[in-house]
Amino acid sequence: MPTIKEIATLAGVSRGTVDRVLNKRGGVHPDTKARILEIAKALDYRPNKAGIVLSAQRKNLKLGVVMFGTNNPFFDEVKHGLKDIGSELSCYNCSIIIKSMPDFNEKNQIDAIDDLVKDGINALAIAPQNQPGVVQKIDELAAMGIPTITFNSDLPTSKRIAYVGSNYRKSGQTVAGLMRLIDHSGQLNIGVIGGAQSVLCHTERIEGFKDKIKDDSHMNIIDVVWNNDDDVTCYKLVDDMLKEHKEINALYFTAGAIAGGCRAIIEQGRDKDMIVIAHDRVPSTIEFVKSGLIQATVCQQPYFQGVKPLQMLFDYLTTGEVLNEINYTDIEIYIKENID
Amino acid sequence: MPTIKEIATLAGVSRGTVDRVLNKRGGVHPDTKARILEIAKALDYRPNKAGIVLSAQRKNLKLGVVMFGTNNPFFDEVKHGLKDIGSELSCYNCSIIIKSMPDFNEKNQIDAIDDLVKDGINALAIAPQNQPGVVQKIDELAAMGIPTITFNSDLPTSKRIAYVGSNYRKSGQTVAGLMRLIDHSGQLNIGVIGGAQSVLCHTERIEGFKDKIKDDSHMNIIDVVWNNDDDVTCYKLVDDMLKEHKEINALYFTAGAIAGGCRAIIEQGRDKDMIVIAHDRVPSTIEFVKSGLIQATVCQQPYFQGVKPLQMLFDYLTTGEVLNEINYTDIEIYIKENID
DNA sequence: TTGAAAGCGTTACCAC
DNA sequence: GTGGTAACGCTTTCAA
Repeated sequence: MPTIKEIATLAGVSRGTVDRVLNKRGGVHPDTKARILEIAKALDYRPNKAGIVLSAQRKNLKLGVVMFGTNNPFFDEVKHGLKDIGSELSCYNCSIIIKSMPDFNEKNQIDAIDDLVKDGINALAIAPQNQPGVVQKIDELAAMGIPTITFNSDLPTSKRIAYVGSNYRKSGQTVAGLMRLIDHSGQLNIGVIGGAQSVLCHTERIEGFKDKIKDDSHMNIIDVVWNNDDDVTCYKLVDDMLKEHKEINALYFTAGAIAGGCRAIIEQGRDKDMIVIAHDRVPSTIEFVKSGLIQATVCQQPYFQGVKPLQMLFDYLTTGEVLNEINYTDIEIYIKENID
Repeated sequence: MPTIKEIATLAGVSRGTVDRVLNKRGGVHPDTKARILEIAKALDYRPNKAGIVLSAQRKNLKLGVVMFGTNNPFFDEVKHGLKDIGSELSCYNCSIIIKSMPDFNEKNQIDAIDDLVKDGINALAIAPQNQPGVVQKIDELAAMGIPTITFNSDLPTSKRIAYVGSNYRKSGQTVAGLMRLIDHSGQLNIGVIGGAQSVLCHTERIEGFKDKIKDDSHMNIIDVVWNNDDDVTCYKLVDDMLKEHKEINALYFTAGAIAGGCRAIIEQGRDKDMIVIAHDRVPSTIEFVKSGLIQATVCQQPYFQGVKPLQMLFDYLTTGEVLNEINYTDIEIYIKENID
């Protein structure tokens, strides 16, 4: 493996000069620069990550994390990932500051970002609200030289450098495909229980789902309701829905707080002849998949969503590595047999 | 983050002494040792990986890889992982030597291992034959101080330090669960097409499958045949099977070379009313999942199987990290909608 | 039993 | 524009 030292020797210059060229710091004579680049290419030079990281420790990097969902079990697994990567990065003198808030609220997120900037973060990972104020704030950070990666939910119009998370549309399509596979009635009348209409990922899943069934005369959506991630609301909605539409034989829970809905299904004695599909692997979905009430749950690698953004930011700040803009998580299907 | 230097200062000794204690090299006065350990614990000392790796480069590590399946598409993805981790490790002055052979053959594997030892490898990753000679060879290496990790298929009785691969039994159970979900006939008469009876993973999958359906009167295995991973054989077997057992309405392909079998299904006009489940995401399974002939394929993270063993061996040799003995891959379910 | 010093590859700073 | 040097944390070797 070629090193900077080697290149320097071959080019007849010092390591400092090679470093200036390779890291585009300028202030090098064009001829020298050309010579160095040529040699680097000929040797297929790739920087040594251990050396870079060791040297980067003196920068005392700080990474900020902003997420909603303090009381959302899905984020427990994300936090697990955050914890692990945080402990790894702490060995490199890089610390992580997490701001986590309970609800979907634009102002809280912006305040949290401002706090992090005051703390002196060098980069930001955020599970963002889909709100113009947040987009604007991310762009401000970009102007200040602070890169941002969105995770869990994307803001494609912002100046974020990358996204890590689910392809929600495809995820909804997968649910449609699963329902069709599982169906043995020949005619699926589907009730959809969303989370919040303002949350992009919930609506995107439903769009993907609709997209898939629109040419299939055997699958129809009878009703779409929104539980706002609240268990009591969910119970009431499903209870009403099943009473009003006796023909419903399949339910698609696109978001959290499903336990209430499942209770309604059981109370109406429909737990044996209803196809139910949900998302994510959280205590409630695990329980009902195991009991057989839910046949499958479609997941999005939450642990990975915690780890990857920070890993990418650290690499970006240290090695300057160019990274993929879109990093979709795998669409995982869990049934009773492989859920744990 | 505390460093060795810091501990040395606090203990009033040199860094070398601290290193000797921390890495159990011996030759340190018990009192000094106790003092150092105490301080390390109090500071929650964790070694800096970048420093370790940088220093380890002078060892010029060599990792050996032995695998069968040169002409098996499943291993293409494994090789992809090997290539990526190889390129990463090459930056750390660590090289990888791969010996890959076409067939299931004990002697070839042993010869390959011997070659690698002559090449001076420091550790071995092997997708092993389930043969006593291989076990013995692994134990020999262990005695020589060369650690081995098995992947794809395990040899639990050997002195290998870890295994990375599928839990085949659970994988077969998952297939049974999927079949039951997908079934809409109420009575599944199942034909099983295995690979080779001598290959543990194929038989294990079938065991798991049987295990799951044994209490289910709606699922019966009608026939089990072995295609020896050969396409022509597979065609013949399935063709015969479907002609002889008209009642068969589900097929479970537990191994490779399924294209011939699928052709037989189509030729007999059974591609619309047959439940078919296979393993792995290779060109043939992708094609038939997309066409709808195969409803689902159950996978085992082949890329990860290429990356993880070498990553673990490198970490083991450099940081001396204790590693998990059993590392099961995720059991991934792919259907038409999430297969690409 | 212990200390001192060199070396791994990179970056940053100061001097010229 | 360029060179020299110190620093990051760890391991290893040699000397005492």
